[in-house]
Amino acid sequence: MTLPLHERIRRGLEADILSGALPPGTRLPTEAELMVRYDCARMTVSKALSALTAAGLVERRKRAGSFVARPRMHSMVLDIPDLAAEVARRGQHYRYEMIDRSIIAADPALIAGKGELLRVEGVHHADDRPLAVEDRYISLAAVPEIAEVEFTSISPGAWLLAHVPWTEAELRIAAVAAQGEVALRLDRPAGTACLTVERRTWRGAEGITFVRQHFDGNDYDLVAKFGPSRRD
Amino acid sequence: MTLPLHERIRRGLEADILSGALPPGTRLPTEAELMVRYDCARMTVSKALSALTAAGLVERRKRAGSFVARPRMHSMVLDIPDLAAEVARRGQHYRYEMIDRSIIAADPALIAGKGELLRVEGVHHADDRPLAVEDRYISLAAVPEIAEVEFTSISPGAWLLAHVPWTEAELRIAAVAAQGEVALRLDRPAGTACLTVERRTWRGAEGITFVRQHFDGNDYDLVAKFGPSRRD
DNA sequence: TAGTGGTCTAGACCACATG
DNA sequence: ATGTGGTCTAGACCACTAC
Repeated sequence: MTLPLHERIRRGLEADILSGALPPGTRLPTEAELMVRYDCARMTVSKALSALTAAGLVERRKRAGSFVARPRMHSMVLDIPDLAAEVARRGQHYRYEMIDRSIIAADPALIAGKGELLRVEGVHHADDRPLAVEDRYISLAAVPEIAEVEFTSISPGAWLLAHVPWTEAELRIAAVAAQGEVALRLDRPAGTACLTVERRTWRGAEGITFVRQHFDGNDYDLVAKFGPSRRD
Repeated sequence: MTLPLHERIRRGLEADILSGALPPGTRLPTEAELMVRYDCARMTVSKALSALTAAGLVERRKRAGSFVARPRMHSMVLDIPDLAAEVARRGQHYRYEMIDRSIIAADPALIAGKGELLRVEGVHHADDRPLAVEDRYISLAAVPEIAEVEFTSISPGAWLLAHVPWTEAELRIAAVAAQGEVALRLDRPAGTACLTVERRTWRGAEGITFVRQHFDGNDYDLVAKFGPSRRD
């Protein structure tokens, strides 16, 4: 259970920063001072300070010293729920219903690159109540084996997550009023406010999939968090 | 311009991973092999591999070696736009209009803790067209000096960002239909789909502010990205 | 049990910004 | 000018675990 020394140094400083004992802008002890305090080599305190710097808690300036950084609001971590897991966590029964499946010509507006696309339309249910309608496109050039998969019970998203590695993703979140088919499939009146999530996924420069999901705004929301304590 | 050696090693491996030359699961060279390849000490390659590990690109297992990690779907980075900057980026003119300002009793549903709250209602404009209506609460116990601030031109958010350090934040995103006053202030018909963003901010356990913003769903969306390349 | 990463040392030289 | 962090070395011992 004995933590590495550099980790103990890091946590000690981190605790002082998060508690407010060392407010933003405060100068931290120099590496030389920390060497004495912890009776260790300079590389060891350097490792602790580097970790705090990488975490954004500390800023280091040559000749001036190390300082407690001001938190910046520029980004937060957004948890992307796996719908099946999320529904189960609520104690509800999850079901994916496939509605249609077709193969369409390449469309750069959906997925960059050439080759035909597999289109899968479906609805995610929680306790047999529609939670989200989904319209998904998958590059058959990037994922040829998906042509053989049946999506009667498993959703295309779950299958892709388990079988296809990706390196980059982008998410767009917006609000729209449910129209026609979407409203019908969600079993809500037209005009209902919906949370729209669009996700694009790539492996390197090759587009893999594009999906657009509509959630009933009253039933669903997304949560993002930011905290210097990254531990979950 | 000559990069540190550990940084060059890191980038070299990172490039091979991101390009797909080293797919997920691939075993990387051992530290000993990298020492030979780059003709350097072990601490130097260790620093490069540690950075990749901290970034989530590499997993290291004792006795087995270092491996290319599989990207995890669980979280993405959500860029939180500063509204004024975002509007300026679009080439539009930004303006904050304060509508009302009052002091209300403590309400744990808004901000945990005791003490009165300052409530500031206002509208963010882009080219004199309403972009978002904002309803903000600020703990006077946590930020007493805000009682003296005028919000005729600067928004409470911008003032807080510049003056009050925080350590934790939480964001909730949902879709709602604009009602009554919100629709009026947005200058949109009632029932318009709106993107709702609620943000709570803390310093340690002390709540600082709670804000609820409504954006016209047609005018605004949020974007999140995940990519092993964190540099923007 | 042998090879791997994890940690740590006691030095060194350098670049840099600030006092 | 000087003290600070940035980098790097050439070792060392240890813990863990896959072989």
